[in-house]
Amino acid sequence: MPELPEVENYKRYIDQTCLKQKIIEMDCRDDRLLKQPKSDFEDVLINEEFTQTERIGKYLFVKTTSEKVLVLHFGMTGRPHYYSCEDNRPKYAHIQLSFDNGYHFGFENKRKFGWWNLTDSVDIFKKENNLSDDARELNFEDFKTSLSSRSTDIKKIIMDQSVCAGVGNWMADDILYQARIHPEHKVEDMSDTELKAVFDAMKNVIEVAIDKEAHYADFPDYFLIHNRKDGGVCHHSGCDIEKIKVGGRTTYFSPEWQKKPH
DNA sequence: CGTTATGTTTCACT
DNA sequence: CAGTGAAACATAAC
Repeated sequence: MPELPEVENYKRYIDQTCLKQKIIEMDCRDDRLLKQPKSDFEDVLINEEFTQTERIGKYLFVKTTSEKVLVLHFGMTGRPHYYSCEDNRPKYAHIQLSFDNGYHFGFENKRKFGWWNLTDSVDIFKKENNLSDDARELNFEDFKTSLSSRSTDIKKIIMDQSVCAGVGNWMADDILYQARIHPEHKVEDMSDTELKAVFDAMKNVIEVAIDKEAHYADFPDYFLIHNRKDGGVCHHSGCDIEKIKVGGRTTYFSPEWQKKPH
């Protein structure tokens, strides 16, 4: 599930449940989810506390009372869960921290594309991993700068985490639908007006989705997400929504509403 | 059985 | 070195 709005939800959930409690145990059922040896995590987590969180795109940084920052990525099928006893541990909570109040923090990850890492600081991690500013904070000038010298489909570009941190597959489709831009439009062929339309649509998708707590059913009717499926119909033109592959990812768009560039 | 899934990383090639 | 595209990764659900 997690793109920017979902991870923002997770951040708020963790802020409300997991801060300022002593961590007494860490359990991991599959070390492939850990980008450092398990003992490194234990060294900086056991007997320490979460103090605050910070989100950039789909990456969630958890600051602690130790000198290290925990980095969480949820992959395609991740979510956090906070529960009171071991019996309530979700089936796919492959990693679990236990607090001294008897509660647990479970990192659910059905498909195991998510992971944990450690870093010295958010800024260092951001630079080392070539992450852009969070898409919610990004300004239009920086957006345009990172597009210059790029030459591929606009959809691939806005899903590039070094361009717009936080945009994923469903958001990219909705952004381009709302901006009325064909997903295969090449960035180098796009005018400033078109780029601004994409940028503005991105901001709108983010703010609405966060406001609705990423609950798709509550999104306005003009969001593609309601018709982002086989058999879907364009809210504006009434035509059938088409499904294609762009950059290897399934892409839904309206051939009438998002005209192909000539 | 084959296909698909809301993501990132790696690698070969330009 | 920088940018691109395709493949790889692991697993469940339809």
